[in-house]
Amino acid sequence: MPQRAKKPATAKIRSAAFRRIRADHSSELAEDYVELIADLIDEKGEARGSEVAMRLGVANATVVKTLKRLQENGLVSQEPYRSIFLTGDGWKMAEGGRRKHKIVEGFLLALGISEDTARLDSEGIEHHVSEETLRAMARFLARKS
Amino acid sequence: MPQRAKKPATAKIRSAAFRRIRADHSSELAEDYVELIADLIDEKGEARGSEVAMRLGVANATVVKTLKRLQENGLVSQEPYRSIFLTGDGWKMAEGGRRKHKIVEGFLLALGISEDTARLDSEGIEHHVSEETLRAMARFLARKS
DNA sequence: CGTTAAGTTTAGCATTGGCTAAACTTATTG
DNA sequence: CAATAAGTTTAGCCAATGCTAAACTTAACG
Repeated sequence: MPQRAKKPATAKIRSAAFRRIRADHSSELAEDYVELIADLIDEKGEARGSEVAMRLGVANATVVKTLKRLQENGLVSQEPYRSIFLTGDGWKMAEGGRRKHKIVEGFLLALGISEDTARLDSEGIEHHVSEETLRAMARFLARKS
Repeated sequence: MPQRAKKPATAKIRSAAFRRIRADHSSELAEDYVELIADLIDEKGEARGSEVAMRLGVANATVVKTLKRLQENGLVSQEPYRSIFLTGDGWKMAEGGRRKHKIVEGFLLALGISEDTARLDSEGIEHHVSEETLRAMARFLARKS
């Protein structure tokens, strides 16, 4: 059953793309969590699990479980029934997320997208832009303003 | 334990954003599959599971399992040991994906992103752009060329 | 200062999307 | 046309992410 096998040059790149996207997805949740936790700490002085749950739109129990994993990964720290803290690594990741977020959202706004949509879309897009694209967006933004 | 509760107006929008992203993720895989299957049919006359596996960078068994689900959802049809076909709905979804893909990738290129990066990033971004953003990208593209 | 309400965690389940190894079909070819 | 190679599917595993309901802590208040 010989296969004709004459896949175009793009094939390798595409499978790389899909691999990267799958990898992105696993870090995506972590980034959303730490970014949100950082925001909560800055906004209200502390981050409670239930507040995280509400803002992410998931059940409390889900947050508890995910935080456990993030704790194992050294991104957050928390004692039972207490509020959530970020580790050094956690803060670093949060900062990275905020930076990307700000650039993407600002870029969409500069493109003429409405505020609500820019907020919605940037949340999804921020995890899938490479540094190169990010730089191009920042450049565009700088030129525009 | 009274909560201070003074979440800013963005809170509701954000949780909506996260909900949408989770929803996007489940349709994302389906869209990637049907789009790829459509490409294979157009390119080589037929789509084999193993070719899909190779291009997506996953194991054969994974493709078999996912195709079973897509079949239940009425997007593809296939007999065992035979090549894969798209249903009407499958073609419709594939066309939608292609359209988004083309706009996003073209847009990134117009922004000055390198070809490889544009290909990589557009694959991830295409599932997270709203119609509004897509239209803005198309407009930008039209103006540029 | 003990009840009780509010908030948090545990337990247990489901689904999705991956994997490898083994079994099975199909196609080629000697 | 039988043996074997190539391709496909099954079986069974794992981790991540979600849920609800029940158990448990903590804090407020009478």
